[in-house]
Amino acid sequence: MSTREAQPLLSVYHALKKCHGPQYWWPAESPFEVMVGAVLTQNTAWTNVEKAVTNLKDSDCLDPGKIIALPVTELAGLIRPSGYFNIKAKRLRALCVWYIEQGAHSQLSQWNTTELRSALLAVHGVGPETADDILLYAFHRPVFVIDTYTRRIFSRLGIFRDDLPYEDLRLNFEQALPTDSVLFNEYHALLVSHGKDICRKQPRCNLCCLERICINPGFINRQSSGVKYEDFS
DNA sequence: ACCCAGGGTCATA
DNA sequence: TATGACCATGGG
Repeated sequence: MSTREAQPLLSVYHALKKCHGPQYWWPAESPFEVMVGAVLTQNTAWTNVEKAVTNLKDSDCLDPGKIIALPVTELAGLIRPSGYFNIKAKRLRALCVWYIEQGAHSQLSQWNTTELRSALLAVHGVGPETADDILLYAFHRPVFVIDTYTRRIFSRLGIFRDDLPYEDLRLNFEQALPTDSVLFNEYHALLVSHGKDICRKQPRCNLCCLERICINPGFINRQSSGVKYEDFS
């Protein structure tokens, strides 16, 4: 197996890149649109998010001040296609209130990554993945985003159990890879792109371009606790 | 008529 | 701290 390299995570990255090509992420026209998309895409297909974002644009409301000025029920109406619209309307509002209070992008971009991350996590409706989406794609900070595709792909590869805590997984990636926001950007985008292709039900079908890289199939099923890739490299 | 998607919060034990 | 219920539309 060509794949017991010193850096399995880089091998996976290169295989994905060769297979899927450059991704040009995040699909948005501004940092603020990234933030909106990050909330709207929570447990939701991106195609639905696009409709909601289009509604916001068409009504000239893709702006933090204008979103706050909207009654929550009206905001919910605009983002209806993205699902969970009542909840997401509140979350979007909370994020916009915070964003404006902190002086928007120009002020926030002066914060260091650690304090920006904990401030985001303190906003109602912003959890670890949403915060990291925003940090990476709106503020270009070297933070590795963990989502369901990341868990699914790496557990099938036998590299990480999919039930590792978010933070454990994130730190594993960040410590194993060079600290490079451009790399993290492309890597996560590739994981999503690949994740959309692979079959959910059958554990190892359609690993596609990653087939060669499968480190140790079945390994993770024998473990009761977290595994770092160094444990079997 | 299912199944599920680029999560997060809140209530229980 | 660890599960489970809940949120809801649109595409396969």
